Amino acid sequence: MAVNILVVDDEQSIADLIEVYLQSENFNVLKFYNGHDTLQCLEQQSIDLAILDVMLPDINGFAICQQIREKHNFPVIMLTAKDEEIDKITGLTLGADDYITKPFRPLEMVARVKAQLRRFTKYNPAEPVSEENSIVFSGLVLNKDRHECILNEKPLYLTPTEFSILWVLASSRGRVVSSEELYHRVWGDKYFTGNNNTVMVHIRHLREKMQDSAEHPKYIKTVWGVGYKIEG
Amino acid sequence: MAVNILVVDDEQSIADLIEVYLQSENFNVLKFYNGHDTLQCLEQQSIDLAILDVMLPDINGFAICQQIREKHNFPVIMLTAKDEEIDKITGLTLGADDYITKPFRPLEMVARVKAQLRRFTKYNPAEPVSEENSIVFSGLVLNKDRHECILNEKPLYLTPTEFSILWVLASSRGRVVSSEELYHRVWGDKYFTGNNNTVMVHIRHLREKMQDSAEHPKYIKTVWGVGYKIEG
DNA sequence: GCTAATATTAAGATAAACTTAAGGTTTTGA
DNA sequence: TCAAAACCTTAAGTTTATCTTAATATTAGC
Repeated sequence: MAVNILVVDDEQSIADLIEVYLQSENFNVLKFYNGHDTLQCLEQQSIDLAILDVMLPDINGFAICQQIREKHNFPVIMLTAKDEEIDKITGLTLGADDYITKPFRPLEMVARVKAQLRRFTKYNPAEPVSEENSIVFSGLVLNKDRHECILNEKPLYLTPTEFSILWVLASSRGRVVSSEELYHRVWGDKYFTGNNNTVMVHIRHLREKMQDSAEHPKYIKTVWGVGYKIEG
Repeated sequence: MAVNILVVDDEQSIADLIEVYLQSENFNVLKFYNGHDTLQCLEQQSIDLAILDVMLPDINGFAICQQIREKHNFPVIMLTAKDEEIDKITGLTLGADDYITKPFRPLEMVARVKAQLRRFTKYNPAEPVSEENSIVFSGLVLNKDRHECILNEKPLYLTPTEFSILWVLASSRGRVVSSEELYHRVWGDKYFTGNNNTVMVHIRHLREKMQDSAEHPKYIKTVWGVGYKIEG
């Protein structure tokens, strides 16, 4: 079953970013950079969910949202810059089902999209523990939907960021993942400043919770000068 | 699938160097020495990634980067001299996806290029162990993604520089590689001072880890007056 | 045996990674 | 709505791994 998601943002790079993340979850993405084209698309295409930026060059995102509400029946998620606090409330009262502030995090964004789709029942909420959403190997069980991590039968209570990092490492296991790549894939943010050891601190916390030492790690190995990896 | 990479640097020798490394990975390189020609090319060619030097004779690299951001959608990597620290931040906020400081190391440069391409095409870069990324022959297994070296079933823990040297030797096996060439290809630095036995010291360490003596080497052979080689 | 090229070794310099703690932000729950 | 808790980020100091240099030893070829 193809799920069509409408993505509208005048910042092309952001629209592209969203597209990449959604496509990786096998969603079908329809991408537009202005209000006019979006409205035209709405006439022709069958849409399952829309992600709308509030600030568009021609038509306000709220206006599009209202038009969707009048003629269609699918969830709408509004995108707003972090400090457009007022828009949050306005957007929600005007009928948006959820809002996401920029910059957003890939996993969170995808999770919210899925949550909305589930709410509208087009997307089967009783998702089986499928290959896609979980990683199982050598004592480690990760489930993306449940945000759950089990290590050797024991549950680990990971924070969202920790979970994301472990997920990326585990899904790329066998390969070395650099700090930069980890940062990109977890934070979804292309502005990596470099003098930032945030990733490192989270790795430290992960190792602590996994009872993994930095010296002789069983799970997260440091590859000097390159990055971190989990053996395949 | 042909991947077109735009390389812009007014120092022709550096542009050439980058070209060589990228071509060896089967990328298609479009090379320019000034901003004007670059912009012209952008109109006509379909580009997958750009590497831009910040300092160009006519147009600033950032300006080109911004133009790319406006009209196109592909990753941009900025090249900066080591001490242009400010430019790092400026460049990134102006929309570059990554930056590389000169002098750079070939393997690292290529790895970053690939990382960006991955980010822009497929979200999950769990690249299979492909021919390109690994060398396998007579007991020796090298894998670039995993940064892994296995010799007769046993893993060797090589430092980044050691790995690079072994990779260059192994990928040119059967041929003698001079110290100078090794230095160029590993450090990417065209200024080889000569009174520098760094390569030699690393070779020594490699031999130690490989349990290879200098007198009767099984792997890294010394060709007197010429360089080193690994038998084909 | 002499010379030049290569090897070895060890120490100093550099760079990367680790740890800790403090401060800031967000989330949670009464 | 507010305070507490949880979480995230930053920064500074520490440790460790790696790289380079330099001094000395060895080897190959003449």
